Amino acid sequence: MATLTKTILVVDDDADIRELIGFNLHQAGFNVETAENGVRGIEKAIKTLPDLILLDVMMPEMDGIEACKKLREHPLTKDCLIAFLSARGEDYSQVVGFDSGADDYITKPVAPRVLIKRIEALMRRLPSASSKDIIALDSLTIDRERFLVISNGEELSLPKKEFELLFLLCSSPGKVFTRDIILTKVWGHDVIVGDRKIDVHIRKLRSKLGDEHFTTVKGVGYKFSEEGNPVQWHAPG
Amino acid sequence: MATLTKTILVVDDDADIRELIGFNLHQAGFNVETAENGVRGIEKAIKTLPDLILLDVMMPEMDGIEACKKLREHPLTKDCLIAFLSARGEDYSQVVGFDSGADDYITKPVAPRVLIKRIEALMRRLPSASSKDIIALDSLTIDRERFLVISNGEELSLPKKEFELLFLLCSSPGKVFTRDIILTKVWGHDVIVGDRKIDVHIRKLRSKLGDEHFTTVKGVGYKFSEEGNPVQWHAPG
DNA sequence: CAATAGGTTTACAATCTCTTCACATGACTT
DNA sequence: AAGTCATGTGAAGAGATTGTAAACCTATTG
Repeated sequence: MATLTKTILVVDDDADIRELIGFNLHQAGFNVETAENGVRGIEKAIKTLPDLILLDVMMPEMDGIEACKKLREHPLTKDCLIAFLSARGEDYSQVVGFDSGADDYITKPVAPRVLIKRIEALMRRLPSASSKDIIALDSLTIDRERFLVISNGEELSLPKKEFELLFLLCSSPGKVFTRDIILTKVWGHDVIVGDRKIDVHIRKLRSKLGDEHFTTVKGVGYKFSEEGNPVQWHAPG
Repeated sequence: MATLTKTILVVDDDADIRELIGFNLHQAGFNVETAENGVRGIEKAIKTLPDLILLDVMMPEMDGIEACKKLREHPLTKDCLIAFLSARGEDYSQVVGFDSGADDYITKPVAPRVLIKRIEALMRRLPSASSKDIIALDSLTIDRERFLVISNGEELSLPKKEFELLFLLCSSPGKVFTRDIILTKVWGHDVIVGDRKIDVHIRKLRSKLGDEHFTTVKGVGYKFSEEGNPVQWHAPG
């Protein structure tokens, strides 16, 4: 696989459904996040920036339709794939669902393999990656499209794992990524083996890009840091 | 610039359904073409290049699944949106449908406004196409209409696959194309066989056009690079 | 139907990448 | 101060990917 493992956020108030769907998606090779209502779903979506959000329509607190609208308004989630997954198959509900900006409306019950196929079909049309393709920081630029890192005005091409690790860390400069997160994002969720490989790759990045950028947080993980760099997000015009 | 009116091709052996759906699509502002079986559908698709093809699954002559596969193989229609519209809602049929390369599978009966909403949702993700027929780069020019490549002022005619591969890579110089993407774009979406054929074709291109243009990104894919092609990027702010 | 070009597969070598291991280091605990 | 834990570090071995040439199909053409 060429890219980071895709993440799907399942938002449903029924814990059994979350678990069932989550299990099937996990089996199919996706990272899975869950949330039990619309409010939590939005929070988690902004935090984890999933590639796809599966939304139940009827939920307490904030229903799926409302959540979908909010997600479409937020700069970080407005381009994310969203699919409703609902027991209500009535026409009205579907129309409202699509009007709120969804990409698909799947009626329960749905066979797991059908669900997977629908999801794959959705992803197939996804332009490239859901996340940004170019990360521009003060000290370096990462161009995922070209698989190039520009450091000190110099082009640098890194091996795949190193590149993806760097890309992950730099996707949120300053944020600490735990070893677990790093493993699931860069290596996939089914890695059984030890996590010392992370250290080794960090070491290579350090030697290539400068020791000072990579901060170790003992017992937790690593983060990418720039000198005077308060993280700020620009809402694209 | 005003967007062009989208064209939808409805392929169904039942004249009543063609008319019913056609009417509704027309009301919704689409151009509508129709065909009464898979063979005619393909012919018409190649001729009219619709934005979306609605395929009935069960048809005489050639069923929808078969037609879908053929459409995905043909260079002119392989990127077109395809949705099945079928009375059969069984899981198996859906799985097969998506496997044949469809983007959606809609079960009849479906309320017209729901159909429209689904179609709009599909179109929303349609990449703003406009693939040019002629690519002019510093080092070479590619003319798709004539299947000609001009390199160093010299006309060169390449075999089909080599040409398609070159055309793909040059459609975004510098961008890395993964093996998966290359396979689906050049060979069709569900190629089961090995991907070593890509290497072989790259090799031929290299020997004909110069090794330096084709960069290997191990574990990912290939990209076309020009020497006088400085990476440019804008610092934010 | 044979000749030919195009396309695919195979096999092996060369190379690059990834992982693991052993040991060193430094911090923190007892 | 000794012990434990997590990480740093260098190197070696395992693993995967690609380059390359040649054999092998397949379709087209005359």
